[in-house]
Amino acid sequence: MANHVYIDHIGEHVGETVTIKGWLANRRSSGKIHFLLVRDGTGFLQVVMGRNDVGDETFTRADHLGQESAIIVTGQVRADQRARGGYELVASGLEVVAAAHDFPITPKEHGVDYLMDRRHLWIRAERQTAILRVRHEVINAIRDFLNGEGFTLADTPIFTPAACEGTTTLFPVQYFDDNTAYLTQSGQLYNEANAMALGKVYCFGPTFRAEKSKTRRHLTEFWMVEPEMAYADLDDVIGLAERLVCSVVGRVLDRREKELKVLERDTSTLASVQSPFPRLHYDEAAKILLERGLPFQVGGDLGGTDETVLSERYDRPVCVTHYPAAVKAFYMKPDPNQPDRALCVDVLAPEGYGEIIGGGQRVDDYDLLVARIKEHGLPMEAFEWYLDLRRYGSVPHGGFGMGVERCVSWLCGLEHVRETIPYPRMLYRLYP
RNA sequence: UCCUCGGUAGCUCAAUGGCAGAGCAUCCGGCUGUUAACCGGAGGGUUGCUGGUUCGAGUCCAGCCCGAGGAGCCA
Repeated sequence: MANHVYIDHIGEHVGETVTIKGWLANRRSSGKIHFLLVRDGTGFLQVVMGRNDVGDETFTRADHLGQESAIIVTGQVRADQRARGGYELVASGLEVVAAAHDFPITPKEHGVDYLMDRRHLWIRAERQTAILRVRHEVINAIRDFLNGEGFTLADTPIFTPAACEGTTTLFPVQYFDDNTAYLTQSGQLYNEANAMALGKVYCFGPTFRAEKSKTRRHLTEFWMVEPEMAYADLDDVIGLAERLVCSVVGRVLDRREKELKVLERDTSTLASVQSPFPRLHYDEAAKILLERGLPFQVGGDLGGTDETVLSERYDRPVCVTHYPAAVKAFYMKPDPNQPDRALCVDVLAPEGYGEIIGGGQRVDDYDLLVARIKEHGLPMEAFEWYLDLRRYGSVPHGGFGMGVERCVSWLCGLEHVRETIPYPRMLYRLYP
């Protein structure tokens, strides 16, 4: 067998006889010549098979191959403008590893429900593999950026003993005989403890929300990276968020041009994502929304439409700060100059994608934190360990959480976050 | 949980209350440069479920099931 090569490196082997190991994505024929579109996980390649070149037996076998049959093809690599990608393989041999018949996802159109029921097969599609590669790049870019800034990965537990923040609905799970654990909604509280140990830390893992949200921005299981810094204020947090977003966008533009092209993403809007991001005080945001005639309640949180309207005003992400403390989590530090406001920031992605980051500075005063826990009606005993962080060397600190799927959805220009993760978990979807 | 829309062949969709249709997929045949190839032929149906109105229901009515979009909630 000739040298096995992957399709993404096929251009380095022009003139050589090589072997491609993959699956049949599509097949066309004109009687004495077959065009087999083969994919191998790294790309798609057109294989040209002439009856006279391979003989009747091989040619006839290729004639009846179904979509997604596993095949190993040997042939000579040739540059040819008529082939997509610019290269094709002139077949001299074909081995059928496993024939497939009636693959359910044809090159024609399908509905979302149909595709989602077959998600394990749908991810073979060129568009889906492009999205998943962008996701991979985003995750690596995040890790590389934070590691490069001196952050230490310190993961937080997924089983948690009680409602962390008291604001969201949690998934309960049986924990041995008589205990109930809850799937984490945020590593936030543990992250603060880790920051007091390691200075600059992050956790990066799955997060679970049991809200019955039914929109294009929500999953019940999603991935979130949460950096947290000791000795940091709101400006430090915003600066970190800006650098992180710019780094991730730049990295994807640099290394995933091919995938973005498959997705027909207009990259000019991504190229303008540069520091600094515009900053918008909550009061200014409220003024803009009211001037637009939106039914916005001053003092309340921003709704999906509000976020869209605000983010569409800029060519880069916008940082909205100083939300009313009442709509934010209990651990958000109040602004000393405006105590009813929180030292917090939400970063809204442009083009209507909305919130991708939420964070801020944390309450570092023991008495205030105790008061906040009481105000929110949270059980004090569950937070004793958290209060220890204010008893023993409390310092100003802060951080944020960034949703991976929302980032990927924005970078890929998708309509819905459900395509940004291999197996999305949603209100009405737990299979496959 | 609420609002809106949808469910007809394997898929995507048509069908004034009056014979159940097309394209693709599948199978058979044709074609040596196709790009979601094309051309000819064949097979393929409990119209989501239950009940009702009607001479007659895919179509109208009621309830239910499933899904999508949005709202709320949230990241």
